[in-house]
This record gives sequence, structure tokens and C-alpha cells, in this order.
Amino acid sequence: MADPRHSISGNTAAKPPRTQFRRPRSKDRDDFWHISQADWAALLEANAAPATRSAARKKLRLIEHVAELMETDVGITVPDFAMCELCRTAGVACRVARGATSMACAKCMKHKKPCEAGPVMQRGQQEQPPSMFSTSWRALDSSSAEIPLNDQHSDVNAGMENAGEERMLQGSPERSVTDKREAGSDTSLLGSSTHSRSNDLEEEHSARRLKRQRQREEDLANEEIEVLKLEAKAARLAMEADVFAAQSEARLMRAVYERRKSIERRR
DNA sequence: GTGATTCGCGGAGTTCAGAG
DNA sequence: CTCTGAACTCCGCGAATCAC
Repeated sequence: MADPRHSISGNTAAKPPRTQFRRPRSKDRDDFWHISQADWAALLEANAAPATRSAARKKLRLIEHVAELMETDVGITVPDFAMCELCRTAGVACRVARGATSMACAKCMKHKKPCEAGPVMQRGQQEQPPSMFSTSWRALDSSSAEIPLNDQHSDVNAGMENAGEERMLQGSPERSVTDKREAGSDTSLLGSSTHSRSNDLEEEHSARRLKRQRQREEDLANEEIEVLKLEAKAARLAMEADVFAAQSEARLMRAVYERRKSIERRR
């Protein structure tokens, strides 16, 4: 299985070691991804020294990635139902990499703890047709939900019912052929009087009936599978809508918070 | 003071792509 | 094919903090 992690960040292997990292923008000490100027400078210094470079770079990458998830569009806010335990208990926004290509949320990443938010989001995507997630989730608009879920479902069901009805009304091609054959054999039967011949026809008839019954059962099973697939798709679309709503709410909260902060600063 | 919880981090393990 | 370096997850441990 290909590791999806590399698809988002890109593999930068065999490139010169990085010397520049994005420093977290947060000035709020309460933010778990906040880092002081002094600590950041110390890390950069450690990154410059060959002896401490490896550990420092690891920390810098981690801080950078966590801050990106929390502060930029690289991250998306996970809806309440998919939030990980750590974020839930800490009461912070649970943010995973856009498209959930990364398995852990920012906080779990920071604390190096297992995270269930990423996998939940990822599952929602992996079952999507590729086109569904070729653009960002945030970019989803009314065009991606042209048909309301209920309508989609009912339309689909109606379609399937119609298809089923059509099959029932028209009968399968095989059915019509056999019926014709049956009719033909029925007429030929009129001229026959032997008992064995009658038994043969009886057996042939019951075999055909059995075959038709099996065909109907198979059709029914296939239809059930289609229904299950569509129900799964509807569930995914519903989750997507929740994600979009949560993102909008988070953006709104951020805007309100920034505004309040700027007012406080002016005082 | 003590036990429980939370936090922070080292390091192991896995996967990948590019270079040799 | 092997080596190297980057990205990522998460186990497990010690330190810090909290509740009683």
C-alpha cells in the first residue's frame, strides 16, 4: 500500500538539508503550538551545528508542521464527532492536514500521541471517487451538492425501483426467449402422447423455473449491494457537509478572536 | 504527601524517492 | 540493489501539574 503521507508534503529526499523553517505566528502563550523567540532562535542555532542538527531539525519540522496545521489552510478543523480524545479533553480545535493525508491531528502530533481524527477523516475520503477530493474540502460549494442528499437517495432508489419494475414488467431477454420456446414446445406437446416425453418436459420446465428463480435472487443481491454502496456514499457526503460547516464555524471564531485581539491592543 | 493525569520528548520503525 | 535523508506514527518513560 502506498503511503499517502508523501502525497501532500512531497518527498524532499536527497535534497540539501533545510535551513529555513516557518516560525509559528501565534503570540499567545496559551496556544499549544506557541514558541518564544528565544526558544526558536536556540533551535535554529542547534540546527546550524552538525552535532545537534538532527534533533533540532526534527523539533523544527514538528513545530513548523503543527503551526501550519493550526494557522494556515494546510489544516482543516475536524468536526465534533471525529475529534480525537486529546483535543476533546483539552478543548482545542482538532485540526488535521487537508485531505487527511496525515494521520494525526496537530495536537497529537505535538504530543506524539496516537490520534483517531486523521484515520476517521481519511476513511471518509478513501472510499470517495478520486474527483470528489481532487479539490480541497473547503472549496466544496453548492455545485458539489447539486442534488440534496435526500433527493439523491430517493432518486437513486426510485431509479433502482424503476429499473427493477422494468425488469419485472419486460422480463429478461432470456425469459422471453424461453417463454416462446415453452409456447412452442407446448404446441408440439399436443401431438405427443408418450408418458416419458411428458416427464422430460416437466423436468425441463422445473429446471427453467429454478434457473429463473436463481437469476432473480442474484439480481436482488446485486441490487442490495448497489443500495449499500449508495448508502455509504450518502454517509460520506453527510460527513463532508459537517466538515465544511465546522470549518466555516472555525473561520468565524478565528475572525471574531482576531478582531477582539486587535481591539484589546488598541486600548 | 500521594496517586492520577497531562505534558514533553527520545527514539524505533516504516515508507518513500533520488542518487550512485 | 543499496544507501541516504526526509516525513510520519506512536511506544514508553520521566517530569510537571493537579486533585484529594
